[in-house]
Amino acid sequence: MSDLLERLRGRGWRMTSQRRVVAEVLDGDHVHLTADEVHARATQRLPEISRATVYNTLGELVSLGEVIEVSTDGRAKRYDPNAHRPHQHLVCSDCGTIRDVHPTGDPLADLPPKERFGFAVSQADVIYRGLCPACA
Amino acid sequence: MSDLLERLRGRGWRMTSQRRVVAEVLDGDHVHLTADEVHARATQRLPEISRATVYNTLGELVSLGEVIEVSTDGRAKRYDPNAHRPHQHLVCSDCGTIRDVHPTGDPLADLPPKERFGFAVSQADVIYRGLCPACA
DNA sequence: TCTTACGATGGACGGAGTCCAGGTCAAGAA
DNA sequence: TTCTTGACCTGGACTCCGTCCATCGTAAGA
Repeated sequence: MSDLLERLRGRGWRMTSQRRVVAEVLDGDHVHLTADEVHARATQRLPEISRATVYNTLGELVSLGEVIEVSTDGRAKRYDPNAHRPHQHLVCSDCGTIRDVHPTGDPLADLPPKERFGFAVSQADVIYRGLCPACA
Repeated sequence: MSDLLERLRGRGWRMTSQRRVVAEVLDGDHVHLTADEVHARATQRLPEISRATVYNTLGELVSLGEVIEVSTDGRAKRYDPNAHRPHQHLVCSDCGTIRDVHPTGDPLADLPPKERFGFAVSQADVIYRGLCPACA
């Protein structure tokens, strides 16, 4: 994730302590935090950071393609920094735990032309659901 | 959908005009209404019906397996009465239009055991995204 | 027809996210 | 180094979606 800061600087991002802290909080594998969780962790490093700034920064990271937005339930969106390796998500129906998973094949290939209704289909988001070992 | 009312009566549902109207509004193919849209249409037939009743009824239909809840964006959930034929969803990235689609093969089969992390995986929800003909 | 428990009502409430006016500061210029 | 300026941050108000609750109404069995 350290190269993320470099990439952002290269894209003309003004580097502020707030943005740095948000980027740092999102570092790691199998990270799927809500905006409020990001805000809580960011607050530990930078007590004055505001909720609005966290939302703005997450939104910018998403539109730059550096972070993926995931909605697994109808509740808060989650932010996944693992944007550069294509993957899908496996969610526990009970506790909500999320894992990144890598299905075989291309999910897009399973949608035949006659099922595309003239859409220019460009993406397939898959959510696998089931009970995790701890909840089973 | 007329047999839906029979099935519900068979399950001990008390048949009220409100429940009947909600079930009727949800009749048809490619129906993916939000709760507020259901409420708006129900209100045309039964002006006094309350928002809470619509939410309650939709929730009951979902837990009875008669209706599927779909969240395609982070916004309002949508309710899909086509619960008895397995299908996935195709969503326009621009205008949000939704179509039911039927991919070939079983999406669950694409997740190898080593990618299941011990979960008892029971379901795969796929959302295909792209531009619809009108938006392209 | 009577009874009663299940269902409906609507208003208050809570979580998630957006918006905005005003204050602050990163980074290039001198 | 200091200055300048426009991009950025802040906090609070606001909207949207959904839930909760006390009270009232009514479907359906006796």
